[in-house]
Amino acid sequence: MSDFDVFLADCPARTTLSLVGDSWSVVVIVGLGERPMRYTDLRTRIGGISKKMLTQTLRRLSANGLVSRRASAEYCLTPLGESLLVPVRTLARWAEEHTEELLAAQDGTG
Amino acid sequence: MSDFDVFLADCPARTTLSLVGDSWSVVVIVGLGERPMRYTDLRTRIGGISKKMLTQTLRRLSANGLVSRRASAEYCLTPLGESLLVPVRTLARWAEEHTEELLAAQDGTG
DNA sequence: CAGGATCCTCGAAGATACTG
DNA sequence: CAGTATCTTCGAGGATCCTG
Repeated sequence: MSDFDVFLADCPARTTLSLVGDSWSVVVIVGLGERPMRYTDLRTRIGGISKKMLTQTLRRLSANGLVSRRASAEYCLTPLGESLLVPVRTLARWAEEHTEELLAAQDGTG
Repeated sequence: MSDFDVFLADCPARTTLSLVGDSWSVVVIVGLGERPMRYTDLRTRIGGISKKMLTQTLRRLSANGLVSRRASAEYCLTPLGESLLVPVRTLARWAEEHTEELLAAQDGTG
């Protein structure tokens, strides 16, 4: 038994992860990790996200205490949200560093 | 400009992330991170994944050089896959540590 | 045992139009 | 500007049956 049973079968962590697993959640969190932003700024900054999806994602993140809304519809990360930024950035860095390897694997052994 | 533009708009990293963003990919990687496993073992270990999804996920991960298949359908992580294990475990740990906070936020401010 | 093929459902997500 | 509401499409993914 490893200590990563946390991920397998029916466990709260897997449920929790489904929150972040959402692609849009990740970009929103990274976006707001850069700086607090207003709705439209965020939407422009992210690019390719519909109003519906942005609203929806922000609501879900708010409902889970990761994002909070300030005056004039400016959104920012909560302390909890900022703590999430750490692992998410780790993942981002990995993606950045290994994109070429993935591409190489794709046309090679893929 | 932060260095996390990597995540925003149309960038390779976001594409790369979509590979891992998949919920099943994460659990498969964590599962194989524990130890190499055969198809059925892995399926039992994960729990709640259909044969279709497991096959599909394993193929995609293989096609991207994250997983390799050995004799008798035993699957294991490649070095690239193992490198991904690092950020994924960071995320797993976060999920583990903050599940209660998320739940608290849900029935409180949610 | 380890899949492949097929059918079907259900929800994610875009498009569009409207509102305070 | 910052959403809300509705309609619709599209594909992820489960169920089931078949195969080497």
